[in-house]
Amino acid sequence: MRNSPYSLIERQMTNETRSKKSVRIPARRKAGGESLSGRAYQQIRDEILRGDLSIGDILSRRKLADRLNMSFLPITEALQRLEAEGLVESRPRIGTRVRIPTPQNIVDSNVIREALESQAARLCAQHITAEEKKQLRASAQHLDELHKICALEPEDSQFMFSVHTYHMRFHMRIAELARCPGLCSAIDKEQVLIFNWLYDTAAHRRTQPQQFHSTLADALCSGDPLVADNAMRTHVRYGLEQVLERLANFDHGNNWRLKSGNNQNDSEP
Amino acid sequence: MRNSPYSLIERQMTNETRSKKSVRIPARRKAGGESLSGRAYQQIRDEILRGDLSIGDILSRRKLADRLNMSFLPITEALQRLEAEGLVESRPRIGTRVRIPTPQNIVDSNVIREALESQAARLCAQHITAEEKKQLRASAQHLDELHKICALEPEDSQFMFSVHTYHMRFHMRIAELARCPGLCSAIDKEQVLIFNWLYDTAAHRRTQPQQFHSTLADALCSGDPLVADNAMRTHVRYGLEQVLERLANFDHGNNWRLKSGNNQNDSEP
DNA sequence: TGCCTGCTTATGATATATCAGTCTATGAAC
DNA sequence: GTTCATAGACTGATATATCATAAGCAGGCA
Repeated sequence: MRNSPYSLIERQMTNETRSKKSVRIPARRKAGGESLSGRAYQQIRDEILRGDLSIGDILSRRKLADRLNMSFLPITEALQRLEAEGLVESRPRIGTRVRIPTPQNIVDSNVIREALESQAARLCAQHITAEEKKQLRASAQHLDELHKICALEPEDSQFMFSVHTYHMRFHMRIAELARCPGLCSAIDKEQVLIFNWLYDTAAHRRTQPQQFHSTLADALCSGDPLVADNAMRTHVRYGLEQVLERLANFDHGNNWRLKSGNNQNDSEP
Repeated sequence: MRNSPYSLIERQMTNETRSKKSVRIPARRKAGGESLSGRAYQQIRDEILRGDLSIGDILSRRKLADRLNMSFLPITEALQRLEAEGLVESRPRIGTRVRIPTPQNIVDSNVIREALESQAARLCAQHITAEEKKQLRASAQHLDELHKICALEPEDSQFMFSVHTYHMRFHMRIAELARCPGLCSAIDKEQVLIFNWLYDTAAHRRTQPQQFHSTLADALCSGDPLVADNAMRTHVRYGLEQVLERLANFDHGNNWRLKSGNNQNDSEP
């Protein structure tokens, strides 16, 4: 979503010329801003989604508190929210890390996504207007073209990321057309998970059926909820295997403490 | 809303002969027990589900901390979890109350429930064994009989609660038969079933079609995912309107502070 | 060499104190 | 009687300190 990792943090740090163990000035809420825990949540979430923190990375509440210049109570709340959403996992008195999903988790998420998005497809097919049909078809066609380009240039990860973002927005657009806010947010939550897990694999998965999304758009515009439902199920099921393969490489063991790729702090005495 | 409110709480209080403002002995974790915040979460959740705390009731962190004999940090965490799950709602520096869902919320929940449970129905129909079919049919028949009794004796709220618990377990059983843990917890988390209990009691919904659940069980045992899907959708959609009517009576205004039915503390100096 | 044992360290969990925002009621001014 | 300002009380938000526990590690022993 962005290019320079930790840009915000570094800027903030130089702002204060923070040496080591300097007395922290409590960063109380700037009038008009949101809560500290809210900011922490946003920041950590962004870093995970951007890939600055990758799957399995350790999240120490104290180090995060130091980095974000607040006490670790807001951090705790932020991590709890992220845990509730499934982005991180923590074990009491051991640690917190970016969640490493099991193959079962991936399959389950896909099942849930299929349920939610096929429901959205049904409602979308029922409620979509002529004008919206046109927009949706255009968007689908654009998306198919983008994917065609992806197949040719698998190197540009920045471009890949933006395509994925566009892809997510396409699906969210369908959810919006269902006219059901709750369904939208449910799909969003599930997509964030899958998207994050999928992100690493994105660079490798290239091939998609011709007119992959245009076909889906046609079904959604058909006016028949069952046709739309079926098309969406087919769409969602595609490409699950690659994600599973990629995740098989991960060690699901108990290396919770500092050992594994811990890259979040900058303490060299 | 129920007959014996706060039975649990009163028992706990007499246990300690707590006078007023007595010095609280910190209730650190008993070895082997779960965390304090976990217990607080369970307790508050139970009270909401049982109806001891009804929709719109105010939840003061300090009073809860006093009642449950812990500081209000664990309480805060518990309320945050409950808020994430949608059982309570809070506004910064104003208060927390048991969530009053809008009609839109109800409709949305029903849409999501339909999506998840019809998916469960599909998978259940695919994976169910002969032995499980027998159990499921028996369970459905029992449930239908229980509901028949409910129609005759609409007064016994204790009995009503147990019937609803059985009803929830029936639906959760279907989710289990889908062999998809994530789907199970998603359905559980959605709280739709649970809220349904609240709404149902509130709406005094009694009548159900003859063989309501047996019909569903038959569809699930048919082996055809589409038949099961359709049956579940029909089942879930039933009776949404009465709930909406009931909720229309609720004031969605901003009476957050003590004014409205606040009955959780017992301080009369 | 391999296994066990105690110490050290880091972690999350919790308690306590304080801060800052918001509502409500009271009372003065008109 | 009505309106508006203000004080008080209560709320959640945050900071800080302490605690119990789990993991890692070094050293002793076999």
